Order: sequence, then structure tokens, then C-alpha cells
Amino acid sequence: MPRIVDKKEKAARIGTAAIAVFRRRGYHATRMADIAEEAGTGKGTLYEYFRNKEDILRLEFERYFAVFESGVKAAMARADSPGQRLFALVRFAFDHVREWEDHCAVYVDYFGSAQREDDPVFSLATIYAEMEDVIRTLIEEGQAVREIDESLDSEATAELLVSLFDGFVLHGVFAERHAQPDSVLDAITRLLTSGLFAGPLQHPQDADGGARSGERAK
Amino acid sequence: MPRIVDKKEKAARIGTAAIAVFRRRGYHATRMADIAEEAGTGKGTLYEYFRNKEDILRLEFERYFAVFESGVKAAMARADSPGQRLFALVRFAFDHVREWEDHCAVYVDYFGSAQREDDPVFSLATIYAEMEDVIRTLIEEGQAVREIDESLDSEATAELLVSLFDGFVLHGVFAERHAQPDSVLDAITRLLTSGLFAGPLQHPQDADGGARSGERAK
Amino acid sequence: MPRIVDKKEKAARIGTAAIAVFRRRGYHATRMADIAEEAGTGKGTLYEYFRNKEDILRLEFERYFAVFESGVKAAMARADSPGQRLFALVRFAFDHVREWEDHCAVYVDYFGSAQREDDPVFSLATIYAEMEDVIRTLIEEGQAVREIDESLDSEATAELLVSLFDGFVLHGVFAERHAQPDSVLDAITRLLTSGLFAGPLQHPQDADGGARSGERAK
Amino acid sequence: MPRIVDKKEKAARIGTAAIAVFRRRGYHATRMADIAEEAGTGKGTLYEYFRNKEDILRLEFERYFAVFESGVKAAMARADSPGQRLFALVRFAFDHVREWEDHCAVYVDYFGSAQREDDPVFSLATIYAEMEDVIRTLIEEGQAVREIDESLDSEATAELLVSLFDGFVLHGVFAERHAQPDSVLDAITRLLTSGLFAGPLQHPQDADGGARSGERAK
DNA sequence: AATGAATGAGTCTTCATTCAT
DNA sequence: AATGAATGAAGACTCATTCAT
Repeated sequence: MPRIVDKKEKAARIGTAAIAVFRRRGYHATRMADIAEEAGTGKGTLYEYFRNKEDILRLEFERYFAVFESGVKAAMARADSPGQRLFALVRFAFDHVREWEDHCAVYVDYFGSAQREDDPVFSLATIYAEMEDVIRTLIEEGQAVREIDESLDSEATAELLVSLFDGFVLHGVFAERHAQPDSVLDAITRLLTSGLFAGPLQHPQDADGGARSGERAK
Repeated sequence: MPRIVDKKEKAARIGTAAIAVFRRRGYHATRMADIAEEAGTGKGTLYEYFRNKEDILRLEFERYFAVFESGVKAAMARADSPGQRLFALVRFAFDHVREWEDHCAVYVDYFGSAQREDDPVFSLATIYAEMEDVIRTLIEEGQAVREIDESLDSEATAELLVSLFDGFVLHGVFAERHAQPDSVLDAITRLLTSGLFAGPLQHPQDADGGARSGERAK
Repeated sequence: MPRIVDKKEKAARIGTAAIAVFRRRGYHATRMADIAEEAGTGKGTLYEYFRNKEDILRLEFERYFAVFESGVKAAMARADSPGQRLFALVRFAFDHVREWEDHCAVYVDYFGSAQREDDPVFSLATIYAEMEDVIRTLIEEGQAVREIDESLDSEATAELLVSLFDGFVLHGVFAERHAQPDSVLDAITRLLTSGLFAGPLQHPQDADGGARSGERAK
Repeated sequence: MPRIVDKKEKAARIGTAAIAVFRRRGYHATRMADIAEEAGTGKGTLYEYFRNKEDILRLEFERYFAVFESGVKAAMARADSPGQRLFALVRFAFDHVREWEDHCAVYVDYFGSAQREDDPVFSLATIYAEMEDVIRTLIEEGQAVREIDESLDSEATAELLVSLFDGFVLHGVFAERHAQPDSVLDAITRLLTSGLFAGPLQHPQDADGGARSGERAK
């Protein structure tokens, strides 16, 4: 008999509004009043749907991540070889990030300062570790069937790919993108496929003493 | 005269202390009192050397960036071809980042939320744009002398490289690194040189309708 | 007509529920939502029966006090001499308090902080003054018929008895009672009847200068 | 080199101011701003000396209680027999309460609602239990040397005395005192010494069925 | 009549910054 | 020059009360 509301939908509206403001002003600079205003409600109403400021972010993150996870699964299910699955995974991840750009920017902001390794759902470290594991396995499977170059260090390459992904996200936050995102994706494809150089590169001798270098170039 | 040396040194001590605490607790969570304690001074003293909290970060950033810039110049001066200069630049950047890891982590934290396009010294966007410009030019020069594959989109690839760099930084902040940093650098070298795959990859047909895809793969 | 019965009964249910929660959590810490939950209604419903939070307490207090007043009258009507009326009054008061223990505890809580001398029904000061008046009169009547020791200061003794009563209440709130309430009542009876000591007590000389003491002991 | 302050003294000033305002407005209704104003400082300053609102009360309570405890010891040391020690204790307690009237009123307010049995320093129940123990022991010692009537129930009487004390405090909070406090103290002395009545009282027959009564009167 | 969703006034608490010493 | 005591602006959060349904 009181007002009837779709609680889920209203929570979603608030969550979306919050992400928008977080993106605009940054998580820390955002006041609850800002979120309320953006969502078109009173301050108190926010607390009917979320326990506190951090909780709004957490719940949005869970939503974001659930979509990501199921998307990854679907994308990989459509591919037939380890290498193609790897490709599908990379492609999906980059597309997903572009679609959830605001969320990503906010997570960089938020996780950039807070290490909360206690909460596994909210722990980027855990999520990254899982991602790297999946990728590493794909690389190794690809190597087993000679689809991927056997000389690759699978662990390092997995980390590299996740880093590349992170960089793509971060770049969208820090810098204005000048090139078309599509063309950057093409460049990534190109890079993964055949590297940058036209032919074997003549490597420079390490001039700084080579302390950290070793036998890096082939 | 000795006064001046003292001043500089004390400012440096405070700056270093601040970065250390920022890294540990995050910029926002760090209180001036924390910095003072870490630096072994009183709170009030901080304001003898810096205008405010943000100023401490800004000045450290300038120091970081000055070293970076001169290092880039030196590294490039030692190489003889555009491709090698590009390589030298990438190598130096990654080494530099590892050496200034705390600073980088703090910048991710700080710039992750604040967009201050007003202040050109403090604007990552500007700095990134410059970096990308240098890299793009190198790529184009490399292409002119057929050292670098002419089919590369120089702008997109420049952005990609900077992103890769960002990702490397970010990953150190967000995730624990599992692979040795050196082996990741090797993987990067490897990737730049010849891509991931053993031979031409058979690309999957895009199953999701290809809305965003176009003719991405060659 | 049945509506009216319902109304009264529901108000009573809410009032009882409120007292129970007030007792458990304290008046200030109790939220209207708690009362609603305890009463098995919605929050809004409370306001159909009471103007506000304080009003719930006020109305319960009036109910409590009405029962007390009529009980006092009945008890005194059954006794035949001033001294016996005094005894009956004391006995009834203590019994009443034990029966309405939760109410009493809540009043201590509530009146402990709020002085609202504006509302005479709700003013403990007024009620106490009346009680003391009744007792003082009884004492004086008892003294007139030589039933009560004439050397007693009737006003001070009246206040003492009310204080003793208060203390009994308060003690139930503050401390866990260790002795059986019945045995405490017995001790009170005993005390009123013949004091503590076996014979005349040799009073100590006041060593602290006796500023406040004077010739207190006979 | 910064402003030099007697931290102890300033904390004391704030504590005293706080008690005064708590007394006037009640603990719950008092805002930190009120305390600050009364103490003649800014709001923030309060937090330099106390962790939070409750802490102000807690620390004042500890001060109050320390004085009480040492006073009790001193008073009892000056008396030579159990009965006289009991008297000295009672006298001191009542005097102390009058001197610390504001504190007592505030404690009634505060403890009236909050049961915090977790915190042993702040637990009235513990303190009361200790007091009752001391008194009970005194009574029993007095009985052993036939100074105190052996028919007394020592536990119940101890509780009664503490209750009487409580009541005296509470009465000062709830009601305006009409009789002179000194004369109430005299009445207490009188009561303890020889009860209220001139001779053996003819007890009324319990008319209410006597469910709770038993053989209370002699 | 009954309800609980909505609200914003009100409060504690934090902390960057100032400034007397 | 160095300090830390003082401060108040600012912000998260609570909860009595209102009111649309």
C-alpha cells in the first residue's frame, strides 16, 4: 500500500548515476549529495539501496564483472582452437572495456589507491591472477599444437597481454585517445600477429652496462 | 650558502617521505601528519617547503619527469637508426619505470581521479601526447627507410606502445607481478619483433554479427 | 463500535512493544523502525496512533501513573492508622515498581536527561512533590497520635523515603540485583522498624573538619 | 616552539565544560559544538584531547571515581569499629555525591540507557557489586562483634544501603530537593540508628492476597 | 486504515592549513 | 626556521516524520 517501486531498477539507476559522477569528479571528490542529485533523489534514499559510498561502487563492480565473465565464456565458446580462443578473449576484453569505459575509469581511480586484498570479489589482484592463468593455459595449449611459437615464455606473455589490456584502459583515462580505438585494436592484432618490424632488427648493443639485459633479443 | 644546500636536501627528504607514504596508503588516505612523521619533522614544517599537499606531489612529479626526459634523450642519442631509437626509447622507459616504481604507482593513484588539464606541467595528457608524437615520428622515419613495416598505422601503433607501457606500470600497482619483470620485458621485445604466432593465423569468423569489427585483421 | 476496541487495543500493543524496546536498547537508541517491528506493524502506522516518539512514552507513562495512583488510594484505604497507611503506601509502591519494572527503567532513562517542567503530567518533579506531600502528612499525623517518633523531621524523612524508593528502582536498572527483591523489602521493613544497630551506636568524631556535619547524630 | 599548553589542564577544562553542558541539556541532546562553545574552543580542538563524545564522559567518570575510591579508603581508615566504618562510608558517599552533583546527574542520564557491560572501567554494575561487597563485609564484621543486629540479612541490607544512596542521587536529578540535604542526611542517620517508629508497630494484614509477601513483617 | 519509500535536517568526526611561540 | 596546538569547513551517515498509494 505504500508507493510501489521496482527496487532493482532504482538501485540500478542510482548505481549508474554514481558511476557517471565518479567518472566526472573522481571517486574521492564525489559527495553523496552529488550522486543523489544525479540520480534525482534525496541523499537519504541512497542509503535505502546501498550501505555506504563504497558499497555503491562494489555492487556496480560486481555487475560489471559478472557481465565480463559470462562474455569471456561465450566468446571463447565460439572459437575452435587455442590460438583463436586467445584471440577471441583479447578481442572481447577490449570491446568490453570500450563499452564499460566509465566503469573502467572509475576502477582505475578507486583501485589505484586502495588495496583491499581481504575482499576476494573486490580484489583486482585475484581477478588478474585468474585472467593470467586462463591466458597462460591458452598459450600453452596453443604451443602444444604448434599454433603458437614454442619459444614464448607463456607466463610472461600472459602478463604482458593483461598489461596491454590495462594500458589500453588506463590510456583512455589518462590521455585523450587520438587514434581511433578501432585502429588501435587493429594495431594490436597486427602486433600480436607479426610484430612491428619489416625484417629481423639489428639490435643495438646495450650501452648502459647491460646489467638488467641478458640475452633479450633472439 | 650551506643554508641553501640544507633547504634543498630537506625538501628532498620530505618529497621522498611523501612518495613513500602515498604509495603505502594512497594519496587521499595520506594525512599531512603521516608525511611529517615519515619525514621526521613537524606538520608545520611541511608548509615551509611546499605550498600544500598537492604541491608535494607536483614537485616530485617534476623531478621524476625531468629525469625521464633527459634519460630518453640520452638513450636515443646512443642509437643510430629510427628503429633502434624506438627500441632504445622503449627499453629506457621500462627501465625507468621500474626504478621509479613508487612514483609511478602514486601517479596512477593521483591522476586516476583528477583531471587537471589546466596545469600543463602536471597534465599527463600533454605528456602522453608528446610521447606519442615522438614515437609516431620514429615509426614514420623507420618506415621511410624501410626499417619498419610500412603497413603499420603509425599513430595507432604509437598509442599502442604507450598503452603497453602504461599497462606495465598499472599492472605493478594493481596486481602482484608473477613473472619476472625481466622476462616480461623479454616478452615485449619478442612481441615487438615478431608477434606471437608461429605462422599466419587463421582468423575466426566474427560470430557476434561483427558490429564493431569491420576489416580488422589484414 | 468494534473499530474503537481495535483502536485501543492496537495502541496498547504499540505502547507495550515500545516500552519493551526502550528497555532493551534505551530510549534514545531506539528507532521508530524498532518499535514498528516489535509491534508487528509498519512504521507509518505508529503515527496513526501516536503523534511522535515522545508521545508513545508519554501515553504509557500516563497509564502507568494512573494505575499507581489508584493503587495507592486503595492500599491506604485498607489501613486504619497513619503509621499503617504509611507502611501500606511504602509496600504498595515497592510492589508496583516490581510489577512495572520495564516502565520504571525506561523512565529513569528518559527523565534522566530531559527536564520538561512545562508538562505537569509528564513532570516527575511534580509527581514527586505530591508523593512527598502525602508521606509528610502521614508522618505528621502519625506523630500527632504518637505512633511515629516525634523527633523525626517529617519533610526530610518523606524525601528520604521517596529517595529510598527511587534507589530501589534505579538499582534494578543499573546493577544486577544480587539479593532477592523480597529480602530487600524485608530489610527495608526491618530498617524502618528499628534501624540497623543492636544498641546505641558510639558515633565517631568527624575528622574532616565537620564542615557539613553539625550535630547530626542525636 | 609552538604554543605551549598545559595539556592536562586544558583537558580538564574541556571535561568540566562538557559535564556542565551534559547536565544542562542531557548527554544525548548535547552537541559537540555546545561543548566546544562552553569550553571556549573550536570543535576540532575537542578531538585533540578526547577521542570522541563518549570518551569525554568516560574520562570524567574515571576522575570522579578515582576521587571517590580514595575518599572511601581515607574515611574508613579514620574509624575504629565495623559499625563506625560503615557509618563513615555512608557519610562520605553522601557528601561526595553532593560535591559531584553534576557528574552524578550526568551518569544517571548516561547509564540510564546504555548497558555497556563490556567495558569494565565504565561498568556501573561492577562498581556497585564491589561497593555492596564492602558494605556486606562491614555488616558481617559488625555482627560478629555484636555491634550490628545479628538478625539483619547482610546482603539485602547492603543492597538496600546502596539503593538508598542511589535514590539520594536520583532524587537530586529528578526532583527538586525541598528539604535541606543536611536534614535528609540526618534523617538517614536517624533511620539507620533506630528506625522510624516510636514503638513496636502493629503491622497490617496483607490484603492483596499476599502472593509476593510471605512472612515479611516480624 | 495501513504502509514503507522518500527525505533532509542534524551530528559526529576528519584533516588541511594557519599561526603564535 | 621549526613546530604542533588550534580550527572550521566539509562530508558521510542516521532517523523521525511525511505522504502517495
